[in-house]
Amino acid sequence: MPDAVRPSKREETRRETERTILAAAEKVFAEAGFGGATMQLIADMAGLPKANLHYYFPTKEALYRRVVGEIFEIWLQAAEALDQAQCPVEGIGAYIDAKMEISRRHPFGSKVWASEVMHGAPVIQDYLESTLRDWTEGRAAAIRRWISNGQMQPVDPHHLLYMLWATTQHYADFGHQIETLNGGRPLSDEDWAAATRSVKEIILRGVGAL
Amino acid sequence: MPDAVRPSKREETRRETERTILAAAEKVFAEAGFGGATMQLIADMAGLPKANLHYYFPTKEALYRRVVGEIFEIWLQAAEALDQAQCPVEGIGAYIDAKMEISRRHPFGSKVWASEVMHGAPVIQDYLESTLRDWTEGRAAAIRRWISNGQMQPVDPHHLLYMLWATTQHYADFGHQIETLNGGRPLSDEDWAAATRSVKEIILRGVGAL
DNA sequence: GTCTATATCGGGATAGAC
DNA sequence: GTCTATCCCGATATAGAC
Repeated sequence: MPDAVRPSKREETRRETERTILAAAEKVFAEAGFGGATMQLIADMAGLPKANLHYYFPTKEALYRRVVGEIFEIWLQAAEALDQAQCPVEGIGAYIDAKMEISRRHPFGSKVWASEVMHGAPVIQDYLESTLRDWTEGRAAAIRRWISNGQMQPVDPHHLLYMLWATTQHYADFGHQIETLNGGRPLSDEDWAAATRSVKEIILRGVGAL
Repeated sequence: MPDAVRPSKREETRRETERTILAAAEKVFAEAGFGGATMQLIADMAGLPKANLHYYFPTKEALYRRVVGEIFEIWLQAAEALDQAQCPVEGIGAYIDAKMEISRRHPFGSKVWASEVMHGAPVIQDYLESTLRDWTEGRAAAIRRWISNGQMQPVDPHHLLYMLWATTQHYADFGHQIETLNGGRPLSDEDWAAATRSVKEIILRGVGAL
């Protein structure tokens, strides 16, 4: 029974089609919102007939749930940057690096998440109350430890975390506005590097870690 | 002709009905997005039959445009806080105060704006390219002046402005997430004061103005 | 598993009485 | 100026052939 060891050809194509659909859905949900997105648009972008989407995902909402869940997982992994550090300069700096990179690589996912939260998190409220709450308390504890050790000023850990989320995600969520103010051109490699440097510099000096 | 001097009774009621519709629309657009909002929902919330909305605003999009324009105006007025100051502590501090107060008083408008920009600003792109661009350049010049005067560190003015927008608007746009992490309770007066203090402290120290 | 054709419903917009 | 009834389109979801 090789199926248990290695995915069969059938399962492989299934995964591939699923990835195609999810990528298309992420983009369309980000650009049009849940209400504005249509299964037809997603199907067109994925190069599939509309009926196939319903074969892979029973409803529009089920497809949306999967898209939101994926960006959440990506963000949780960025937490490791914070955890494995001994000082705020290294920990917060690496976290900003990681979050900025995610904003650049996954702008659609970031927007879908933002939209979901703005609408009151109807689909992922359970994540907020369990996983995110635990995550936040853990990081807040780490920050308090740095403060106790005299490695940074006594700032409120929660508000610091909100600032980290806000500033980094802003480059994804408000990317269109930033691009417009950049003369209509997308940020270059150097622009992204400068943005990351600015954010790190202001925040690290702001918490008294520099 | 008193009509030219003082609004007639007819015009007064018209204004009042318009305000009622706009307030309801702001809330519904914020909570459901443009695509998810329905004229029926807005009408119910305003306590009016659906047809009346179309009497006051020809289309759903026209109504939406008005809502987006209003929050933009409010934000532009907050700019005065920045302009009338002689030093960054006063100017940036007052701007943060003003923006945080707006996040608290107009969370729906902030969300509608965020949603609009995230979707590529299909309706207010002209504002971004004219008014907002001019506004931004003006404020950036003021910041450069403070830097030249040695009143703060040489940070990139644009990235500083993005950080100011991101951090302050986050309390409106992601208010639901913050509330959830606050134990499900809305921020109290003291919570808002503490948030504003944190933001000001970190950013002002971060730019070397303290 | 894939696609075409279609049922069904909900929402924007309007006609026309009052 | 206000409201009821209705038109009409577009979107989700499905039936059923291949």
